[in-house]
Amino acid sequence: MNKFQKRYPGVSAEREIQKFWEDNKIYKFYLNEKPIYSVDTPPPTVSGGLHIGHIFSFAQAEMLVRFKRMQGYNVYFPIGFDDNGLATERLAEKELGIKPIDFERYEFSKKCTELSKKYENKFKDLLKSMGFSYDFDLEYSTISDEVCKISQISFIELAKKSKAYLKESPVLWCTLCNTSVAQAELDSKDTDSKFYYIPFAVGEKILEIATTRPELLCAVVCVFVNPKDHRYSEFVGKTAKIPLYNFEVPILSDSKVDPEKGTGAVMCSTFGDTTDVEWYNEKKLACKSVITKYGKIKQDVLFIGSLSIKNARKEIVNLLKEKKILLKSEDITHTVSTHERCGREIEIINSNQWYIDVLSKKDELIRAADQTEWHPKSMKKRYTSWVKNLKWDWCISRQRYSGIPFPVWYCSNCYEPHFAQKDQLPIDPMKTSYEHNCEKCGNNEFIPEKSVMDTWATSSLTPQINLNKLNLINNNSQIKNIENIEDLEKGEFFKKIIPMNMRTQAHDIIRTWTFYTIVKSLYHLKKIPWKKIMICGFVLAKRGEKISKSKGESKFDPLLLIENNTADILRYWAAGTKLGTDVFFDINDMKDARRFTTKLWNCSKFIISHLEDFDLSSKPTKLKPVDDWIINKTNKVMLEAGEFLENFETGLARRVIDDFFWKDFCDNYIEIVKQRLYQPDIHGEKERQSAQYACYYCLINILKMYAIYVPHLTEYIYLNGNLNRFTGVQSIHMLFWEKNLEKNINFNKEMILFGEELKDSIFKARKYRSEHNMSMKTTVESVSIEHSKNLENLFIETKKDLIACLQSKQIIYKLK
RNA sequence: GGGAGCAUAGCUCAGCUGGAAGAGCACUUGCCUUACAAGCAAGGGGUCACAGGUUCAAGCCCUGUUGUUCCCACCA
Repeated sequence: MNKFQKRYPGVSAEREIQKFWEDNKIYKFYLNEKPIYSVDTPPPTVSGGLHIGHIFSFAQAEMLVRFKRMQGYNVYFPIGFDDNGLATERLAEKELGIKPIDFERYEFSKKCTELSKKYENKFKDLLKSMGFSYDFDLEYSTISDEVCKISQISFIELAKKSKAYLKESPVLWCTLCNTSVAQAELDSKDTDSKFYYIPFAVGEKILEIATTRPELLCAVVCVFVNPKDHRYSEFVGKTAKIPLYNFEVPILSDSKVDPEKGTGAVMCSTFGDTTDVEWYNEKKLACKSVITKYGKIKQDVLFIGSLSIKNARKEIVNLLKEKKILLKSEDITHTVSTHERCGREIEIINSNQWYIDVLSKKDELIRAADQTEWHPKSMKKRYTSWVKNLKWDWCISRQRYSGIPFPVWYCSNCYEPHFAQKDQLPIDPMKTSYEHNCEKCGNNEFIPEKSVMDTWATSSLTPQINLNKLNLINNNSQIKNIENIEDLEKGEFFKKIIPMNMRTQAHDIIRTWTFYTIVKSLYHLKKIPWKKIMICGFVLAKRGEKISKSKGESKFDPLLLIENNTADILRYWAAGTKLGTDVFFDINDMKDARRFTTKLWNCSKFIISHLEDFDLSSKPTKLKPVDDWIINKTNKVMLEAGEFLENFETGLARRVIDDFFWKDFCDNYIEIVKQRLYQPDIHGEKERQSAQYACYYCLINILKMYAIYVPHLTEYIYLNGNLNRFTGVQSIHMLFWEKNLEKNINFNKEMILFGEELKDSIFKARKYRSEHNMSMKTTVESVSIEHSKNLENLFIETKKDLIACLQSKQIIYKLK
């Protein structure tokens, strides 16, 4: 046995332990072992570093995985990396100093992929430094060929079922990133703006309208008033003349107009906001596109051609002022939608995009939420209210570079889309040309689709990606060349891992990852792909501020935090809250965790030093009552903690364990049996062995319980203390909480009661000492102890222990 | 504006289906008791946001109010 150092070596011990796990493949997933517990984990976006928020939510999930593993499950716990999309492009632009415009798409994309590999290795190192027990052999990357293939198959299938469709229509657009975006990628920010009051001539009369976007006067297609607004009823059906531009537009009525807002008369342009889009669709209005995808006014527009939107607004306001048309302007603050990646205000422009139908399936998508168990329950509401409020189908095409290509070409004559053959996948239509004639017009020239897919269109397939991975690892040739998503279901693993036992993630990606996965899964599998979903909270730096969005905050750098504290301390801290609640990061909170690790180290050191001459065969048939009590209490705590863990409550479980470990075991039990362990000459050898057995039993189970929280420390103790000589098992992490899944541990209620009374009497004796400023060492003449009648025998048998623990010459028992 | 969560000791929080207010930190006092002074023992701190209601009994259930955080909407 190695000697236990005075202090736990911390970071160096963690590295040593991590190597031990890796060398011995402690967390390997075995294809053919039963029963499987499968976990759908979030592939982090490769856009720089992982932050403490990832660590926090990943750690909570990982603890539960460890719990399941220690219940005897063969846990499927993969890690993936989401290494395509805008985030990755930004990283490449920043780090490599390149611009996508200077490259062919696939060349730029290749550079992104190369760079993301470098970061993935960093990520992996960090995840390993945290002691996360992924089976790294199951790793996937969303840009890899195998995943690309699945994503393209999914797309083609949905397109053929008309669930995915191509449409020219208004779309949310980022003029900085030059791409369409989906509703889920919107942020909002409060902006100072102005309401401009402008007169529209209607015959001899004037209709006043108020607008924040006077630059869109040239794009006005009609004016709306509320049908119940009598001020304006005479105007309905007439036409209004647009100032400056002098063209006429019809005046219509619609109940969406709020008579209280502005003047109660609205100009509808294409497109100033989402209401314009709704009117455009409902009333079949004309479309006057004036904004380009680069955020400029089109060249041929009078007065403001080629100007940026902001400058165009200034120019129009100046013109209105010059010509004394502007009636007044009013300062207001309003909320505008922005692109979450860059903060630029979102425009709506008309363009050709691929969508996945979600709006027509709202009810089904909402009902689907009932097919899985939400932890915590309230998170389900977030999902359903998101679905309820959706206004746009899911736009999945992005006019970007790094991403999965659409396997589509368009006929250069009639623009009919033609899909790749399934055996061609994965394919990039910009590198491979379409070899057939147009089915519609016979033409043989084709234009490849240049857009790439929204990265969520791929990461929403993680259940299928995982299933595919397993099929490939299992080398099943029958399903190696999948042609449909259904083909994945033919493999033996479909029934084994789908629906997956749980999905884990933080709550910030409910509207994206959760939602999109459910969409895809309903279309492909016709059901939700997980039995349970566990949704963690987020780490916040200050009120309302997510750490992920604050750049360069080195105090939140997980690597430094590990270096300065140890991974176990971070992990222990991460298990400090109720599931789903956000925490503010405070470095002082590490102190608690550090205290704990020291305590566990010292306690184990003490116990193990008393087990040197112990082996399980020397366990006496009858244990002393105190030993019996602590064993029963250990069992009780394991049951209670296990129940919390079944509900994904790592924090509440830890609290129960902490309380037991610190109070019952260390402060009471060890103090009681100390002398029995040290001095068999006073207490007897059998009595010492009884204590040794209880100490062993509790220690091993305490280590087991804490193994999910502080896996390095517990393993280090286990190995250094040679505890495997009792268990015959290589690693603490290969032990089970219970002998097997069916056999529940149990505890004796009477022994628990005995323990409570015993603790109470010790407390009273200690209080006496404290009140009289007596040292614990000072021997007293006698201590009188009250106990219940039915516990009499247990107390009598415990007399020697109490004499030792309370430093009293004699103990006098009294009935309560 | 709609929805959800939270409101308990100075601070951070726990209190499961209602049955004599809890933990850690901080504070006070005492103790170098052969695992641990990064420790141990003991102690002082609370109208459980507010107002009603149900009940023999409410921190917990119901109604309302206030404050706070988050999600969503709000671009005329």
